[in-house]
Amino acid sequence: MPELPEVEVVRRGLADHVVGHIVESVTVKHPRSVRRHVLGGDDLSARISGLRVESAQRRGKFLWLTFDDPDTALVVHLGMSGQMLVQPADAPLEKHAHIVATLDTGAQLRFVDQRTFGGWALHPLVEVDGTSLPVAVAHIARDPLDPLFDPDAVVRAMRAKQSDVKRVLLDQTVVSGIGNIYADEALWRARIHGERIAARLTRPALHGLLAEVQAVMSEALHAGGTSFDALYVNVNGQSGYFERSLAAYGREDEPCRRCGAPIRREKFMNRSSYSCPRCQPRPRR
DNA sequence: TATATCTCCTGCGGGC
DNA sequence: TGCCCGCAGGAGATAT
Repeated sequence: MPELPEVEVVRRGLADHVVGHIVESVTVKHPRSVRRHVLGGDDLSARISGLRVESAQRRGKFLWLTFDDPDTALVVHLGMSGQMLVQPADAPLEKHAHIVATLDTGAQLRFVDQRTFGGWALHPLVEVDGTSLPVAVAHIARDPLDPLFDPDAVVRAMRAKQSDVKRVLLDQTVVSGIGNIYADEALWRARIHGERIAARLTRPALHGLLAEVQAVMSEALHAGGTSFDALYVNVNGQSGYFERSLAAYGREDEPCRRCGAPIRREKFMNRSSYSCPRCQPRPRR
């Protein structure tokens, strides 16, 4: 599932293969993939055809391309299974290729998305806190790899929340880029159970947790991201290998790498949480 | 206003 | 072999 490191790998691929080139045409094959573009696929296609891509940017799990038209940004969210592939035009079309953009090089930028949770949309850019962002991304907090990330401010925001700390980590308006996998990994590293109330954790504990978030994401980025199957790949269709380094996520009943206790899986927010019963004791409520 | 839950979607694997 | 069901989960909508 693409979280911040995976999206950053894709952004770098777009910077290498798409920035500087002109979008000659766009074909939308599945309307759900442009459902967040209220004027529809034809409008999206008409508005970016002929524009030159100037940059590939990211905040959290949101990705966007800017063009030589300063009023337009193409916002891309990969959802759970989205891929941005750069392919030769004569390569066989992927089964779930829902949007195809042809570049002036003759190559195609394809949006492939099995579960259709992701999509493309055009948005104007606005100035937020000194940074130019697409409107649809304006409410998203800075992520832990952002040079202007402010841990003190995030800890203050977390201590104002009477919610489970894992829920707060997943709240993209508090800190962005964290999904289920890296939330579990950071909590394991910090020895904190995800159901502890954020407001009741000490400032040092929360600073330590954010430091672990930054560490695990940096390591995952270095490894090219986490892949469990073919659903996450870079623009060349290659998988990352950080899955081998995971200590908690997906390791139910396997021994904790610290203490040997079997990793437990629990239901949380209609999804799975993995933790060590000994290193991360459940809070008493 | 803050917090919690539901919904969207498809492919895979397990059970029968 | 084929059918059914549960599971995976990001983010916006809806409910409490």
